[in-house]
Amino acid sequence: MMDEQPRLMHSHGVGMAGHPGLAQHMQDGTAGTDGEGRKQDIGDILQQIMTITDQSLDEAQARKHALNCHRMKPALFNVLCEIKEKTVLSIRGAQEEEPPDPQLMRLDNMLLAEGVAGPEKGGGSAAAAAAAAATGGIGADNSVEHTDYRAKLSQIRQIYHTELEKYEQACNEFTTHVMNLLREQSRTRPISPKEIERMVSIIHRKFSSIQMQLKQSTCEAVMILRSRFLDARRKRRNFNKQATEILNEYFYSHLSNPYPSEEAKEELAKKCSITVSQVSNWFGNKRIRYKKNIGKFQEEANMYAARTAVSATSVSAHGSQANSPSTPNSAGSAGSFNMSNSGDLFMSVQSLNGDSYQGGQVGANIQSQVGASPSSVNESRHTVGMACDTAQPLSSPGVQTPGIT
DNA sequence: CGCGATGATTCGCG
DNA sequence: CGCGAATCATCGCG
Repeated sequence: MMDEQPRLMHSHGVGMAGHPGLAQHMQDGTAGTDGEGRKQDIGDILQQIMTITDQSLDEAQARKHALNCHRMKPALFNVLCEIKEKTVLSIRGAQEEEPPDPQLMRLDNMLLAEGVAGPEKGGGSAAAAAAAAATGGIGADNSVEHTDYRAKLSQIRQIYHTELEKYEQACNEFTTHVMNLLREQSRTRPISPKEIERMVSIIHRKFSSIQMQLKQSTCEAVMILRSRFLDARRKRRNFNKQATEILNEYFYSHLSNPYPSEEAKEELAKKCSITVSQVSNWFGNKRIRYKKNIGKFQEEANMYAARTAVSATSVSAHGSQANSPSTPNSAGSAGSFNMSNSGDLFMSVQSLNGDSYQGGQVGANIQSQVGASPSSVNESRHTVGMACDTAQPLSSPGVQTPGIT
């Protein structure tokens, strides 16, 4: 890339040096017409040109100026033009329009996705911190990690941007420098605008390849950060007890249809200080694990049933439902999600005696419901456990709970 | 350390 | 895209 230009110049040099004949030639060719003076003159000039790079800068500058003003300059310039015309074609041929680098695109996209590139969201980490504070102590642990992640990310981002800016600035400086150089050189050698354009693009390409290295390492840094922090999803923390209780409460009170809507998920997420997708994960895991071994969950099922029953009775202790198993949930569906009915609470309550096997179950629920006092909860739970044990053979090991898809 | 619990991820399906 | 299912990876307890 960059070496194209040196090669260009070099090839000229070689062209001249490689044809020691040129100087000789001219000397010989002009022999006899104007005498030794002129021959010597040309020889001197060529000599000066060939050795100009060996001289000190000031000296070379002076010599250059002298040459520029030399009367032979136009002639030499023409010679160079001719040479150029021949070489420039081959150079042109070698020059290709570069396609946009897919690798670079990939990196760019990733940086954009990670929020490293793209518009500065200055208040980002602050907002995250505020959010963390707003969620209260419950999610503090998680949120702290998150803000930590954000902080590191923004650090990377800052470094990335300053470096990028530096590179861009250097690139511009270098470009203008080279263009000035070329402009100046164009007085002594033919330089087409096309050529300048080419040089600029070469420079840009070079710098963009440097930028790509920057982007590459930035990506790597982000990946590492990710694996250390965000991938703490792998290095998971259990949800705190309160969150688990909220989730379980919902699950068991919607046992007949434990599929929270998007809104419900959002609300649960808010209540538990976790994300919606975590809620989804939780319900996904819960459903499958519950279904896989209902017996194992019976105890907690009835516990939550009892709990909701307690709240239900305390809230609506009005007469009507003294003995009807008002825990709609577990009673109605102890073994299976979506029974034929739509599974909303009262529906399943009504239909509870309609289907399937849980005669003992109902009794158990009634017990647990009756046993509202904390002291008796244990007992009721126990009996429930027994009941579920008897029910278990029906539904647990082989699993296929009736009515589940 | 082993083992079950549990949150997260992946894959295939409709 | 949401779900079920299988699987991974870590946690927490004895």
